[in-house]
Amino acid sequence: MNPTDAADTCHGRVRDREATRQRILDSARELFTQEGYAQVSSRSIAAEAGVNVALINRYFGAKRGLLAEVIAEDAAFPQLVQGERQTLPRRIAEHVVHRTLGEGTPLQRALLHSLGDPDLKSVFEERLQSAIIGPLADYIGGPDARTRATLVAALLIGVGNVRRMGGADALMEADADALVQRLTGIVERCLEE
Amino acid sequence: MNPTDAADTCHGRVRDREATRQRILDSARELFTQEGYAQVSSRSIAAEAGVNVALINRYFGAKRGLLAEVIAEDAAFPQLVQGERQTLPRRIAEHVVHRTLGEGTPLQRALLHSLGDPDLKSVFEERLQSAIIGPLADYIGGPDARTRATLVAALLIGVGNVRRMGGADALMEADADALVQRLTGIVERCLEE
DNA sequence: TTGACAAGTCAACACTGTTTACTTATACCT
DNA sequence: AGGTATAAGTAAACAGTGTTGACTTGTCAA
Repeated sequence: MNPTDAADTCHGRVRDREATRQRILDSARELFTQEGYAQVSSRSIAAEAGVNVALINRYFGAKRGLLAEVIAEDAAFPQLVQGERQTLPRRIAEHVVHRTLGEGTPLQRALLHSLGDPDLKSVFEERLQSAIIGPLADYIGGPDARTRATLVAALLIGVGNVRRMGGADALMEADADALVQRLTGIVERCLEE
Repeated sequence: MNPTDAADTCHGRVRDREATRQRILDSARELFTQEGYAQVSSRSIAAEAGVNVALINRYFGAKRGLLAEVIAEDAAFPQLVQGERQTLPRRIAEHVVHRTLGEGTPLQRALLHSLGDPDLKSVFEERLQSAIIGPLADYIGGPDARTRATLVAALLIGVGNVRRMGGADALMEADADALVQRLTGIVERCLEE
C-alpha cells in the first residue's frame, strides 16, 4: 500500500508535516479574512483543518505566527508600484476606490480586522515597511521620499479603517469616477516634492 | 457618625454607587490609554479601582461599555472645527503634527490601541460620525460635504495608525513646519469642492 | 524485526469576560 | 428605636481563550 495515498491512517490521513502545515495555513487564511484575527480561535482553525490544536503552536510558534504567514503572501500593493511614474497617483486612487472600498484584498481584510492587536504590532510594522512604504519610496525617489510615501500609506490605511468602522458610507455612495479624480489629486499632493 | 465619612465600612469604603462608578471609570481610562483595551483585563481594572469585578458589568453592561464612556469624554477634535474657515486646513494639519504624531489625546491613544476590536466596532462607528465627520461636514458645507469630511477623517486616522504601527518614523523625523505645510496642502485638497 | 525519531494527541494550565445566586449595608417608614 | 425593602457589593462558577508538556503512535532506516 502506497503510504502517500489519500487513504490513510486510522485517523484518516497520512503523516505529512508539510501537508498538515498547509492545511492549517489554508484554514487560517480563510477564517482570518472572513471573520478577523481576534474572532477566530486556535481551536476553530484546528477543527476546520481537521488537525490537533497543539500543531498550530508546533508549526507556527503561536497564533500570531499564522497571521504573519498569511499576510506575507499578499502582494497586491507592490504590483501597483510599477509602470510609468506619471499615472501612479491615479493607479493608487483606483486601488483605493475599487479595492479598499470594495471587498479588499485578503491582506487588507485581515489587517483591518486585526489592526491594533498588541502581539500583531511587529507583524504589521514589518509588512507596512517592506510592502508599502519601502517600495513606494524607492519608486518615487527625490527628497523626503520616505515622508511622502508614508503620507500615502496613511491615506490608504485610513480609508480602509474608516470603511471598516462603517464611516465610509459617504465614500461608497459617491460617484466612483469623481472619487477617483479627487483621490488622484490628494495622492499627487502627498507625493509632491 | 456621619455615613459620608471616608472612614467607612468593614471593607474600607462607604457604599456609594456614583463614587464607585467613577472609580472604575478612572481606572479604566488610565489603563486603557496606557496599555490599550485588549491588554487590560476586567479584573485588573477592578483591582486598580479596589472594587469587585462584577460591578463593571453591573454598571457598564460589559467591558466595551467602559471604553465607550471613556472615549465619549474626549472632545479634542470638535474644538478644532471652530474659528474661521480659511485656516481650518492649517489647524487640522497642526493637530496631526502636534497631537496625533505626539502623545495623542486619550481618545486617540485608546482608539489606536483598540481599533479593529470586533465588539468595539459600533462604539467607534458612532464616535467617528458624531465627533469628527458630522461636525466637520456641517462646518465646511457645500456639495459632497460628507465625502470630503470623510477623506479628512481617513487621513487623520491613517496617520495615527501608521504611527502606532511604527511606520511614522519618517514623519516624526521630518521638519515639523514643513510637514504642517505639506499636510495643510493635502487637507485643502481633501476639502476642495 | 527492531529502534529511533518525527508527527500527532491529550489533558492540563492560567487566563479571559460574564452571569448567577448570595450577603450585607443603608435609608426609609412605622 | 426597630424592622424591613432595596440597593450595593461579593463570591463562585461558567464557558471560552492561547499555550504547554508529557504522552502515544505511525513511519522509515538499519
